[in-house]
Amino acid sequence: MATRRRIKVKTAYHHGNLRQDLVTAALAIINKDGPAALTLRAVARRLGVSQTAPYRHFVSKESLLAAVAAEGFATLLGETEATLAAMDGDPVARYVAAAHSYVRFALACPDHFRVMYNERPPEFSVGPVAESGRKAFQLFVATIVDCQKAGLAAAGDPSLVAAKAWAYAHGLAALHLQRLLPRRLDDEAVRALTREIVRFLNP
Amino acid sequence: MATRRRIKVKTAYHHGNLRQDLVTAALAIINKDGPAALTLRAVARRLGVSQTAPYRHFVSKESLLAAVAAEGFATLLGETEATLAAMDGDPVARYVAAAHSYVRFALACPDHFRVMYNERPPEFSVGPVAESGRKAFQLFVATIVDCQKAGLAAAGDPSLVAAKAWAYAHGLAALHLQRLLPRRLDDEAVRALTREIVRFLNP
DNA sequence: TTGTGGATGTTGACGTTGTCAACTCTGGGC
DNA sequence: GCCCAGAGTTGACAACGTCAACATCCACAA
Repeated sequence: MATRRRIKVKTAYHHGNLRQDLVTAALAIINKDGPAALTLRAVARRLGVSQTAPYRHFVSKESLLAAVAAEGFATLLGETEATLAAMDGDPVARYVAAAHSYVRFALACPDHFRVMYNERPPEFSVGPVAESGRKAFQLFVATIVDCQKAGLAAAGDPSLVAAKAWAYAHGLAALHLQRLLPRRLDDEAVRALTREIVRFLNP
Repeated sequence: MATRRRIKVKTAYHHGNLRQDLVTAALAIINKDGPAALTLRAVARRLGVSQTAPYRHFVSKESLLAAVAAEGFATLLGETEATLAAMDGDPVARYVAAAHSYVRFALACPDHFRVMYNERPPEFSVGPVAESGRKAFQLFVATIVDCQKAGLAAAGDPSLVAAKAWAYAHGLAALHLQRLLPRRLDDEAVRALTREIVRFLNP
């Protein structure tokens, strides 16, 4: 009974932090046995709660997946922001670094990445799930605008350049995660290829 | 009883061409109600056969999906071959045309494309399913080799250039199919962006 | 201190799904 | 004309997503 103000104590009945634990357990299951093994009941079993306990926190299985995706987008945004904040002003380097953040996130958190982009339910495109994604894209666009201002990128719609560059980085990450790129390209090589995104800055 | 040599007649009991019809019906269901609605039983219902009839032709639901993917890869390969066969010798134009075939296929057959690349079961990477995909990639690599021979592309591992170019085209197609690119980019605009793949030919 | 209500978790059930075992139908070759 | 292997059916089972009804717990007001 000592510390009970902020720190929820885990009792037999009340789990304490079930919502976040559900998200984490879902990722653990995907990581261990593949996406097909992800079952609401399996998540509940892993946490030692009843099969319907998840419904106190998510209205459906898809909304649990939406929470996983939201966590992923938030992480991606946070890491991109942190990376850019730690850099000096070279605009091209910042542009490349933003792309590197994307690919690095995909390779570091492949399960998050797959949930974010494979078989997206329509739910993913609205509300807070999509918010972080949009912000990350805007961050990327901003680095391109800075390149243009510094005369290091051709004029033109910066979001068009961002779309092309994103497509390149996304394709690199998605194909690599599915082991479809030539086998000799390991994580390190794929990250290195990301740098070629500078090609999209000028005609 | 007249024509029975090649044309199988559809009787009440024997369906006639169930295997191919299952593949087609699966795509129709995905197209109409989304991938989540794809159920072996729904496919069977749509064709008016019993729930276990599909098991005479596919060992599991995943192997039906593998057949859908195989059909997609075969179509992609066929269209790429046809496109290249109808062209003259300009190597760069052929390289671009191969990439265009990829994106055009993705936008024309989005359901095939999604089955081919979303949530790929391990089964997709072996056997005849993967064969067409590999051949299409080799076709693409060959166009790059031709560019190098003609002095229109820098020397170096052509499959590395192919990997980068494929990543760009794949990202473009995948993001566009999920409506994640800026909305003003319609099918036509996305196809046009594919042309920028020439950027990968030279440093 | 008590007790009460809303949040949290449980029990039991229903309809649907993928898949299996055992059955039946059918047409082409002896 | 028979017969057997391929093609399709019936009935069943366990697992799943989800719902309705119930149980438990904690925070707060009286």
